[in-house]
Amino acid sequence: MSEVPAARERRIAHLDMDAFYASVELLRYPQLKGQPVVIGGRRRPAGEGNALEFARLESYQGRGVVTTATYAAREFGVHSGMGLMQAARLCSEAILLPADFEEYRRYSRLFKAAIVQLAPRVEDRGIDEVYIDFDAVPGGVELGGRTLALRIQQAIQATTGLGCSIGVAPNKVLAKLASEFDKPNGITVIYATDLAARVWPLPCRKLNGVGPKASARLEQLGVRTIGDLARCEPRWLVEQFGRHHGQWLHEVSWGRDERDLSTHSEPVSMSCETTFERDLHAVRDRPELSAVFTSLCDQLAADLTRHGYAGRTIGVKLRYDNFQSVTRAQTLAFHTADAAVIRRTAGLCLKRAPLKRRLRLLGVRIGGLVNAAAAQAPAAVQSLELF
DNA sequence: TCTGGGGTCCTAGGACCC
DNA sequence: TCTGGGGTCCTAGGACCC
Repeated sequence: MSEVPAARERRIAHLDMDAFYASVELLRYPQLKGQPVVIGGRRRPAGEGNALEFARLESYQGRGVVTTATYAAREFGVHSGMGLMQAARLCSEAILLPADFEEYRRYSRLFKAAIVQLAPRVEDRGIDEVYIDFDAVPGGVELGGRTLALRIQQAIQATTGLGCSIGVAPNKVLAKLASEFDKPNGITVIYATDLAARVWPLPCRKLNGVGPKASARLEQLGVRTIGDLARCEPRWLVEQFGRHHGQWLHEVSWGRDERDLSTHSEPVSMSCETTFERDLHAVRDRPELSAVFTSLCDQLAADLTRHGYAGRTIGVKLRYDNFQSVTRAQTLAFHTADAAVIRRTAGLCLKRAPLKRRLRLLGVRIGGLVNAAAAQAPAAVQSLELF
């Protein structure tokens, strides 16, 4: 047995499904394997078009974005978040499939169930990602976690037919980086001592929490890599990015992240929003807008009820034709999941927003969620307010 | 021919209370 | 007439993530 400097290190894994949505579609349509496939756009209404024929990306007209692309499509420069029109220019022969979130959620439950069989302490990070506590598994730290990672990978392949990549590290931020080192189907094990060799050369943008804005600002300041960041004076980072963010940037550049896994969470807010096929005007398109608004409120109320929540801060979100967004919100004295109450309150919010420009998006949001059972009946609270 | 939909968290300012 | 802090709640906007 060689010396094990990492014996006291935590062993946290980050698991990321490989091209998740696209891979689920390939299970359904194996004949598309190896071809450039792009998932995105609106769902084709039933009965429209030939169900036996795949739509070509080049024939797409509309405002959608790429949700995922197969590795074959990525080779053309297509990536998620890109407008479908732009993707069509890069790879016109790609097949376009509408997203089927119900199916993706089904596979999400399947692969997570397979993980929990082997490692019970898991943090959910969305439909295709989790953190896993390897310390909570007997023998989980063997070979730094490689043995368990391989077993998990094999179990997911066996139960779903899907591939994933896993990074194992002393903490979440490093594990998240490591899971990307060897995609697809990779396992990467790193220790704190690998920081300089494997982490410092990476661009700051790779850090989970450094987005386009922060990365551009860092670049402008001459800070390109995580190693550059580690050389910065913490005081200077705080001056540039504020106390919280500045300190955090310093910590993560030195591979430090003490956060524990969060194995249970309750939702804070829920929302429904939609981008119109064409921009709508508050006055000229009033009937259409009003119908969409009501249906968004109905959907939101249904979502709340289905999940057993009620909320008290109701708000609207508007995006104008120039892509600027505003929000307006109002907090009620009681919690509600009632479509009519939501519609009325959201309507008051809408009246406070500028409505001269045409709208490309309208959304309704509810926050301050509590379990519906804990929510007081609005009638009782309202009558109390009378006194 | 731009740029989806669902979220979380942070900040900053103002109201209001002690 | 002027002058304190501290704490909490609310709103609006923005960065970021999947």
